[in-house]
Amino acid sequence: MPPPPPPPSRLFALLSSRRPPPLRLLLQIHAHLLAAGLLSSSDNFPSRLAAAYALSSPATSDAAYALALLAPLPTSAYNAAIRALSLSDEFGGGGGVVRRCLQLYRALIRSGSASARPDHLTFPFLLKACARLHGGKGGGYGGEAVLGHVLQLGFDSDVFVVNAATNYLAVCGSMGDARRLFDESPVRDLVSWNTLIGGYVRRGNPQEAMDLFWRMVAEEEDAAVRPDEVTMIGVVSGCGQLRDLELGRRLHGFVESNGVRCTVRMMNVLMDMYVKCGSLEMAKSVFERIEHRTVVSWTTMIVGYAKFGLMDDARRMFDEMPERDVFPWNALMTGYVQCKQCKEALVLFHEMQEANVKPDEITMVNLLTACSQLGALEMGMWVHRYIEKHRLVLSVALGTSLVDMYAKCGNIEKAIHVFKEIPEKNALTWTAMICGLANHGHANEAIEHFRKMIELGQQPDEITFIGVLSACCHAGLVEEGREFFSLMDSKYQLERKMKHYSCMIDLLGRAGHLDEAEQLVNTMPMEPDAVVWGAIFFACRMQGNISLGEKAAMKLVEIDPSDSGIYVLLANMYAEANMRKKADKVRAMMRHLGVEKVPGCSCIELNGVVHEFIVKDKSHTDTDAIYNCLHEITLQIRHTADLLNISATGVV
DNA sequence: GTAGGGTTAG
Repeated sequence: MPPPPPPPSRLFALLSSRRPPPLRLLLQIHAHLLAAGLLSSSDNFPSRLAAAYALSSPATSDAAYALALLAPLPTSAYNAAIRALSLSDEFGGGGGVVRRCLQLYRALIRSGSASARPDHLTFPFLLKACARLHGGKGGGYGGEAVLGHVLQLGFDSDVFVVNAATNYLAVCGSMGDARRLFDESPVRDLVSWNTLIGGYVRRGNPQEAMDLFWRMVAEEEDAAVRPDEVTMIGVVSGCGQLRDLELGRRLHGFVESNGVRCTVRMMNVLMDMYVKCGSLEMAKSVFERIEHRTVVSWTTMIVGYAKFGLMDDARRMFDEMPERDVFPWNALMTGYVQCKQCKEALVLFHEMQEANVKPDEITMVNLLTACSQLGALEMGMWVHRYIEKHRLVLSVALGTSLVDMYAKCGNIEKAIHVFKEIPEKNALTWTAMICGLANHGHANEAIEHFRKMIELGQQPDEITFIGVLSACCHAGLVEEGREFFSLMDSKYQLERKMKHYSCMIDLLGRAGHLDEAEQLVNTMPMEPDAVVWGAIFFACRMQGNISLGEKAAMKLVEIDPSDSGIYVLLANMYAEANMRKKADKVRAMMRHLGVEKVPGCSCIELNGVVHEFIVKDKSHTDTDAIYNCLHEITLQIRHTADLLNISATGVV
């Protein structure tokens, strides 16, 4: 005797569990339901079964086959299956889930029976699935055809369908299309407004979101739409992007005087807005008024303190919070890196590993930035191996960080190698490569990369131009330098910053075009900084232009009176020009003013340990060996300089 | 049944 079939309640429970049963078990359940006559469209079973089938197998063909066994299915079953898929957390894995949704949808259309055609519930689920995929990675597809069907089947007057379509367009298509749908739609409700406002904020157009919000407030009476907390979360977030504290206070006031629900999310976004607008005090006071703080609340405060350089407070927040996911770890680490406390960032990473928190892409990017700043090549290579071992996707951000790390840590070959392996490079990736090449003296390669980048249609920005200009500077390519400097303004409408001017002035000065350099100093739109005057001074000293050199030196003293270096250099310039008296006078002035040289500091990494050195440092255990080596290098440089007949002063 | 927040490279 075969065992008796399980009771329907047991079957229902099996089908309703969050994790669907495996396909083999599903087929058995299916057979039991058929035998018990429980699959007519008036039962709940077809929907449950369809949803379970849709979720059961990652192999699309299996699920499709199993679903075909169920036909004819009522629309509600298809809807349930699409809904289950659109909510499933398998979305990280790519397009499989959406493909299955679209397959179900096609099966529904093809079934051709009167009881099974897409209805007002089908499209919201389906469009949500399409939009969610695009929000992840891999590009949205299929949504456009679905939108066509919406119009064909006359669902463009169903407010739920229209809202879902608006959201789909806002996420996957153009905001213009989403706006047109909104403007031309005969039906509109609070969700319609919120969808469009949220869309503008997400796509980085907060001004448009604000305009829409004020229109909404003005139309409130006849349109019967009152801004709710979803509206306000959108506009307050947009206000954070605008960095407009005054507006932020107004919106906060609006929230409090219009009975908008102060949920934790509302409070969190208010805090975030205040942090972005520069009022840590206001953020703190909002934080203190939150009753049930979430990880986001704490993390936002960490970000806030870190932004103001208050790393001790950030750390205190971090230590005080009751539970942590990867976000607060990343936020604190980002803070350390941005405040140049890179050693602390590395220490934090070790703590993170001890706490068994799985690092993600952001963690790796932070680690690599820390390594770049410390010149910690070995640690950087360890991170690279970690990425490969754990098969983290070599995203643009991660790849760019690797290129930057290798370039800044001195291994330009490896930087080039990684650069070639990044499948999708963006402007930042190209910029990192160009700057790396320039800093390693590969001027022509840097310029070639720049031209290639333009050819591929990538937009260079200010940093890219710092790269090419410094390449020209290193190689003395005056003509190219002039070309890029003018291109920046004429073709790319990029604002030329101090760094660009100092690069250009240095280039002109070194190449002997001191007049042109001086003219550029006189016409630059900002007050020249120490680097500019330093470049002028250097050129003057090289070419024996004492009067301009004196002027540059005076400016340098003015900018930083405590910097003793310039007095020394000025004295040297006089000495080289055989102006003994003036040289002595400067030295006397130095003694009189009591200016002392501030010790410079540099660090180097060896076997994963970072060593710091200051001038004349004798504290290291291997100090004798280090100084012997330094002496050797100095001799070699002098020797090479003699052979090439150039001056080695200032090199050592 | 539709909409909403925080960490992110040069």
